[in-house]
Amino acid sequence: MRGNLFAVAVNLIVLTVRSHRLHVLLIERGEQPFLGEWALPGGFVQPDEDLVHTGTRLLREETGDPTGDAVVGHLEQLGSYADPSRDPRGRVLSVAYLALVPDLPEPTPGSDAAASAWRPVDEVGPLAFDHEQLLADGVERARSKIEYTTLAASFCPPEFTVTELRRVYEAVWRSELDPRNFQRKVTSTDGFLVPTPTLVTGGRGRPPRLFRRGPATVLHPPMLRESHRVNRNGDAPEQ
Amino acid sequence: MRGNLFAVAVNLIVLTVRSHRLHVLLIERGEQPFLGEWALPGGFVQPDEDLVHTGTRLLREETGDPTGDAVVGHLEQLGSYADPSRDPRGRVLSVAYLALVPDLPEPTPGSDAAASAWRPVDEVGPLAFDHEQLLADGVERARSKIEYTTLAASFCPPEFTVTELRRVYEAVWRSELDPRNFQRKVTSTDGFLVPTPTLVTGGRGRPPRLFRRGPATVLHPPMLRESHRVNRNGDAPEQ
DNA sequence: TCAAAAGTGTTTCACATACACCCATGT
DNA sequence: ACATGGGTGTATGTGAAACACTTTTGA
Repeated sequence: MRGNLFAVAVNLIVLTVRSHRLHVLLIERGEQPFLGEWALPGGFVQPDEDLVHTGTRLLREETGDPTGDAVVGHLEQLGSYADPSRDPRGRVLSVAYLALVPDLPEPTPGSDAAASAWRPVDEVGPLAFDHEQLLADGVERARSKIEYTTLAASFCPPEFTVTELRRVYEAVWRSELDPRNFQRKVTSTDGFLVPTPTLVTGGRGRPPRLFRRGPATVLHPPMLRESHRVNRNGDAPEQ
Repeated sequence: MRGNLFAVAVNLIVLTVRSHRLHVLLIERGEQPFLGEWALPGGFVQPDEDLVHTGTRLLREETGDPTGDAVVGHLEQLGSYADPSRDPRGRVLSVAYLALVPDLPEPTPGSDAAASAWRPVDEVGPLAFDHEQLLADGVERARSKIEYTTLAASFCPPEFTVTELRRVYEAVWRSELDPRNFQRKVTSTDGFLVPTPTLVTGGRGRPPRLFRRGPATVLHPPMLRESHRVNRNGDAPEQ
């Protein structure tokens, strides 16, 4: 068997929405290399562990939720990164996993972390390794996937209002959506939202209804970030 | 550094369209394990090689195009597979790359292959390792990406007709598209197709115009596989 | 002259946008 | 009463679907 050997790590891009802004879970490294610097949480794949198993194990560790019951969110593989110079210790391939979770309590640092915290994705400074690239790719994946899937609900608690769901879209896309058209769009898409009998009182205006996630996973037609009329095709229009 | 070590391979899902059907490039293994069985082409990542470099190197080797000039197609990372039992030799992580290429001449087998051939994707039998899974994931990625990108043109030669492009969509999606609406759609999307002065004579009807790829990479709005009216949301509609 | 394939015009319908308007609550 | 946010109704525009029709070639 030719080829040299790699250590294989899994890194998590754990995204959530807190106070109307998209946040990512970061740790302060407690070991070399990059000791004291901020990084994405992660760890090595153990013997007899599959990648997705490593991902869920790390997600439970870093969110401080050993049973996994509280994290009802979404976990998917994002991609692998193996630039020969990405880790000073040697050849390390990192498989990035993207996690979308509801707003959780403050995280408890994992074993190799000095501290951990939620940080707004547009205020993240330099990160260890190539983790800025991983984070950028993860945010981009999240932004595009909520267009044509129902994954935005993964950022919400089990029961939520239409406005809470709209705040998720607005936070991830950093854009404003018309509340009235959004309401009609999500409530008229079969299988997206299941109404509950509960109305939330205590707020200022008319009490909103609570919804649960429905069985639908894709959105046809997709949710649109903005008008179709802008030319997103990049360069000079032809003819 | 905890965690055990992996061999890291890159496997290619090379797709093309031949005689109106989607084909994949397969090799007959010339080494153990799985000697004599069909598999996806691949090879190990060499020292100081990045993943995408391994992918392009292998693509040139397997297509018999050492300069890479003929393969003007598309190469992107699909995902990584690392089930502990996927390779009897031990712990091997495979990074799958998806390649979309124009119809090429018959391939020349790479170093570790006894033979290689283009096979229709819906007539592929059992494959070595977990390569059936890789192939299914690659075909699914190709099917969805040509909806909202201009990547279908990667299956075409540098100059092609609108009908040739439509045959690509029909082969990948195994569906029929209205030639007249397709024509208007692709020619009116800014930056997708650039007309050339050339008309192709020799066919039976009115000579079609040749086009080249334009600078556009995304399709807004997307190409639709079939009518919007069918409910693709899966399960029982709510409320 | 006819068949065949390329390409255009037109009607209809789905749905996004924009926004007027009503509903139900806290203060 | 009134402000505030939830939710519905409706006019307008864009683009997909369906298909009649014209154009341009080979046989």
